Formats: sequence, structure tokens, C-alpha cells
Amino acid sequence: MSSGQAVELAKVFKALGDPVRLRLASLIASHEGGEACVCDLTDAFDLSGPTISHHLKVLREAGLITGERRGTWVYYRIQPDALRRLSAVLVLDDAWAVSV
Amino acid sequence: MSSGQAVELAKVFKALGDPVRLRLASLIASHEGGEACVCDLTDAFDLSGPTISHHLKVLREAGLITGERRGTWVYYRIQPDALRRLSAVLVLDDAWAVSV
DNA sequence: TCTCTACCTTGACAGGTGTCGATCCAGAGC
DNA sequence: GCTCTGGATCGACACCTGTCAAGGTAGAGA
Repeated sequence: MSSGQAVELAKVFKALGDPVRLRLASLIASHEGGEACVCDLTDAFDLSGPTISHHLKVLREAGLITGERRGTWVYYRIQPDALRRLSAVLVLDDAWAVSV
Repeated sequence: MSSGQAVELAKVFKALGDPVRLRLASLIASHEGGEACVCDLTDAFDLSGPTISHHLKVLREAGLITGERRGTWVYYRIQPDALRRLSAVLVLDDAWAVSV
């Protein structure tokens, strides 16, 4: 894989390289309707609002989730394509061997 | 996903969350015979030996690669199971939704 | 045994990251 | 307009990470 590809991919892996962000993504993905309000998420952690907001921003900038404001609340939703792309990279037999 | 699971998983994602380590893993996986000598790897980067060694250690401790000394050289080899496990986690539709 | 090579470990430093309190902004409702 | 509430941003802090120079260890060969 090229140096540029590695930098882009590493950003996404790095975003998932934190227990809080992993659980945030998991909670969003498994929430009914496939989306979760921030108020639902903050309750699940023993962390301050700004900290949750920070982690959500990291996930957003990595392209793993999208946020949308609807009235008073902000809803987050998983980007399944981003996960599928990551998953494909890890199946080394096909992807890695030929992509270097 | 439980808090404990998240911590374990995050370690592995974090290990891949660096461009150098991603390329290292990719180089090892795609090298002939499925294993690569450290001397092959250092040439591919503009980094000092200790730095490469440090990154290899991170990958090793995450369970993504194994190292073995054979005579003068040390050979590293990918752990395909670790990659497959990660890949499976990312297929959210099945795994994530039920594992929380 | 001595030396050379390949690699690892240690120590130190700059820069990045997670966290929080304080503050700010956007909508809803009065 | 004003106020309340849900979130985001800012500023600051402790801690973690990537990097290298210097020194250490293990095996090969003389």
C-alpha cells in the first residue's frame, strides 16, 4: 500500500483506537433506527459532555459517523460503507498482497 | 459491546492507527513466504532502526504479528486470525447490533 | 576469544491526545 | 424579545506517543 493510502487508512483505524469511541460507534450502530441522540450516549459513560462531544467529532472527521441536528437534538448515524471498506482491507489474502 | 471488550479491541485498532505500522503490517503480509526480515522493512522507510523496532513491538503486543529469530536475522509474520477477528467486528449488521 | 553485524532497549524530548470547567451557540417555548 | 436546554467550542492540564542517539545483546565467522 502506498504511503498516502496508509495515512488515510490510519486516520480511520486511529479513530477506532479508543475504547470510548469504539463503544460510541457500537452504541450508535445498535440503537433502534440506526441513529442515536447525543443525550442517549452521554448517559452511557462516566464522562463529561465536552469529552463525548470531542470523541464524536473524531469519529465524524474520520468519516465513520454523520451528525444531523433535528430541532433541539443532534442525531448521529453510522456510515456503513466506511466500516465495510476497513473490513475489506483486513482480509489480507486478497487486498493487502496486491495493494503494496 | 462491553467496556472490557472495547478496551481490548481498541488496543488492536490503535496499533493499526499509525501509517508506519499499517505499511509495516502490509509489507510483512505481502512479502514472499508471508514473512519479512527487519532488514527488509527498515529500507522501506526513512526512519531510524530503533523507531522501526518500536513500531514492530507495538504490532507484536497487539497480537498482529509474531517475531522469530533465526540466526542473525529476525523474521516477522502476520497473524491472520487477528485480522480476521477485526474484520468480523466491522461487519456491523450482524456483529455489532447483537453484541452490545 | 574477538569482532562484526543485526537488532533491541533505554533515556530523553517535542508534539499529540484525553479530559474537564467555562463559555458560547442554536432551537424551542414563553 | 428573554430564558432554558442540548451540544459544541475553547483553554488548560496531565499523560501518552513517535522519534532519535547512545548503549546493550545475540549469533556468525575468523
